[in-house]
Formats: sequence, structure tokens, C-alpha cells
Amino acid sequence: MPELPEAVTMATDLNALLSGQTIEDVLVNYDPIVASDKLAFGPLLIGQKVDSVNNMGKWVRFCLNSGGAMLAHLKMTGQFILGPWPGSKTGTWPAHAHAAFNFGQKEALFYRDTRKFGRLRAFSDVGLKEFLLELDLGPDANKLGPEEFFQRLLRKPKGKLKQILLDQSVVAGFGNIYCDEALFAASISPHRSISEITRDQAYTLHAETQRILNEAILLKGSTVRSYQSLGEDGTYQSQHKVYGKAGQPCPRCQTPLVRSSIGGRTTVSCINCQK
DNA sequence: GACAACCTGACC
DNA sequence: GGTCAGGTTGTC
Repeated sequence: MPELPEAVTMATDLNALLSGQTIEDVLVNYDPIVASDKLAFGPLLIGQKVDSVNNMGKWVRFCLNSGGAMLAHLKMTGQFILGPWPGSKTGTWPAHAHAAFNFGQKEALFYRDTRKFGRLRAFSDVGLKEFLLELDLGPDANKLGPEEFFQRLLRKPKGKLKQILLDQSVVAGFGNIYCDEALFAASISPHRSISEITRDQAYTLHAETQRILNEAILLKGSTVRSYQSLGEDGTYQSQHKVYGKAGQPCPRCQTPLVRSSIGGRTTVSCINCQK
């Protein structure tokens, strides 16, 4: 579910709550949610102080004083929420909660994920470095300049522009919402071949992505279905111009917005004003 | 490139 | 009952 603005919001909220706190206990209720070594998950986390929580693209990273980290990818419906520590695997858990973290505070932290697509991973300092190399994540979409943005797009010679933007090794953090919104704002078609994109277009698209991502971060992300950060909705959905609006008139030219499919993802664009 | 897989819930 | 969903990965 979360794209970059949502990951930034969650990481910011978690950082305010947890930095300096020590993980006293960990429970996992649904084994497949742990994608790193399952036996090592608890031992790598228990006793560790959380130095900070931040994001890498759509990933949420809990930096530990070991130099290692816990990484969370929330996929479609992952969330962090607070609630009373369940005490044991058979204790009282919130609906769809799959892992719990006790910081010795009034409220424990839960990872909840209705569709169970998300994954948690715990790493030592060495293990983290190896995983990050393997992950090969591009720079955060809100933390690169226009020329670097253009140069990184050029690394992919083939494909449609939208597919390249969704490739997390090119730039990290774009998902279906902010991709469609940015392409609309820049008046560029998501179907445009990457090989045709000019430096000017890339610069325009970069400027619009920065504006949109920053505004979405200010509004704590888009709550379309289930996304929340620590139980709180984002409000950027009120600013969406095209996402989820197929058939409605284009806000610029009134032509009905068209729904298509790119790389298996529903795409909404204006065929009249996005070229 | 299209499609299935991973899952559950919302909506028609 | 069928379709769709802020994602990613792995098949034909």
C-alpha cells in the first residue's frame, strides 16, 4: 500500500515514538511475515535500542544500535499500530496483527497486514549491508536532482515511462498513485516510450514529482482504502487529479479520463492533454 | 508482454 | 458470484 509519502509519514511517526527505546520482547503470530532467518529474528532484535526509524523508498527501516536494522516492506495493506502487549502468541491480538514489539512502554507496537503480503526482516550490521546490495534500491524519489533523475531514467533503454518510474532500482518510492498523478501534472503520457523522453520533459516531470511528493508528505500521505500511520489517515487523496478517476472529466480539458493497463497496473490518464 | 502467485475484504 | 485493490516476483 504505501508509496514514498506514506513510508515517510510512518517512519517519521515511528521515529518520534521509538527512537531511544529498547526492544524488550518480540512475538510473531504468522511465520511467513518474517522473510529473513526466522530463528534469528527475535535474537537480532531483543535487547537492541532503536537509534532511529526512517524510510528507503517504500521501505521502513528501524536502525538498531548494533548497526543492524529491521526492515519492513508493507506491500498493499501493511500497517504499524499501537496496543496492549498480548503477553504470548495466544494472548489478545488486534485483528490481522502478525508481529508484536514490546518496548516496556504502556503500548506495544504491532505489525498488522490484512492481505499478509508485507514482510519483516531483521539483520546484523553485516547482513544489512549484504541485503541492501542485493536490493539495489535507487535514490529516494524526493531526494535527487533533475539531472540525476534524467540520467537514471536513461539507464533503462526500453519500456514505457510509467514502468520505468515504478522500477525501484531506478528511483525508489513511486507507486501507482504518485506515478499517475505526476505524469498527469507533467502532461506526459504514461505510455510514452522511455527512449523518446527528452531532458526537458524529464526536468518537467522531476519538478512535478517533487511538488507532488512534498505536498503529499505534508498531508501525511493518501488514504484510499486502508492506509494509516499509527491509526491516523492521510489526506492527500483529496488532491488526487486522476488516480481512481477513470471516466471523470479531466481537470484541465474536461475530456473523460481513460483507464488503461501498463505492466499489469491500472493506469488513468488524459489522452488529450498528456502527450 | 501477459498472467499467476501471494491474501483478504469491499463492492457490484 | 465476479472484479478490483497504494506491490513485487516469478512463470509461460
